[in-house]
Amino acid sequence: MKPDALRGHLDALLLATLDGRQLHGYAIIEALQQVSGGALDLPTGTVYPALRRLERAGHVISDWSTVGGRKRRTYRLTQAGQKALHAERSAWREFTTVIDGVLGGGGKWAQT
Amino acid sequence: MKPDALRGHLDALLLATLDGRQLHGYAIIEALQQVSGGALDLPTGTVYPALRRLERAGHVISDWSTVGGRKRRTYRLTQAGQKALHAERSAWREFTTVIDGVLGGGGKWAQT
DNA sequence: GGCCTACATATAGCGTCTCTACCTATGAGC
DNA sequence: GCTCATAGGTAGAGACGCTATATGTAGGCC
Repeated sequence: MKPDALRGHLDALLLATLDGRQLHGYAIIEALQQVSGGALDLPTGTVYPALRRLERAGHVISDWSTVGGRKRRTYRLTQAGQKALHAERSAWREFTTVIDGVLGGGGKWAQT
Repeated sequence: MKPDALRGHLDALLLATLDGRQLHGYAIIEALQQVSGGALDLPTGTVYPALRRLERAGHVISDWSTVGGRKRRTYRLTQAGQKALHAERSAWREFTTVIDGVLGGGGKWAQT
């Protein structure tokens, strides 16, 4: 899959992954790999900056915790993040509807 | 709709719009507005460079024609463009499948 | 003990792509 | 003649994800 295709949809993926649970960055990457069957293999250099962006935007908050002597920054959604996720889902549905309409069923254009 | 969301899918839209017919740039914009019900309103500064990119890539070719004294550069798909369109459609299907899987049915994660 | 790998977070620089904002040119209508 | 709609085009900017790299700990292996 083209990496660029994610552009503009990464936030939605991260928010959705954090929906109803809290994870640290590394775990988010693994979770996305799982649910996508390996199709999504986001590099850390993509995820960590994105999470900080989301935190700056107030969509997630993070807590430091030490597990097994290893520091982890655990993220979870805020109220605003929940709303944002909702909005992202709507936007995604609208987006796919529009693009599907253009790409069509592989059909030519009915010159109505 | 967020404009950036198109990123990486613009080529697919343009190729699909040219599938089975030839249009000039301005007409492509209008065609996309029509099929999307107004949701897609691409600025010329987006479309013209994209078409040139597609032409450089060999996916479309253009002919100058003069209609009513006005010059028009009419684009149409090449064989490679047809193949590219096919590939774009497949990529789109795969892409939506993956993202849909992550965004889920609005469902929480089954803590299995 | 020393070394390497896996885990975990983070930053810098790069390249690409779309958008905004402009510019040019013609024909038609006023 | 002037303005508007049509039509094509370019320049510059900004955003964003990727690649590459750096840091530090825990645990296994030799």
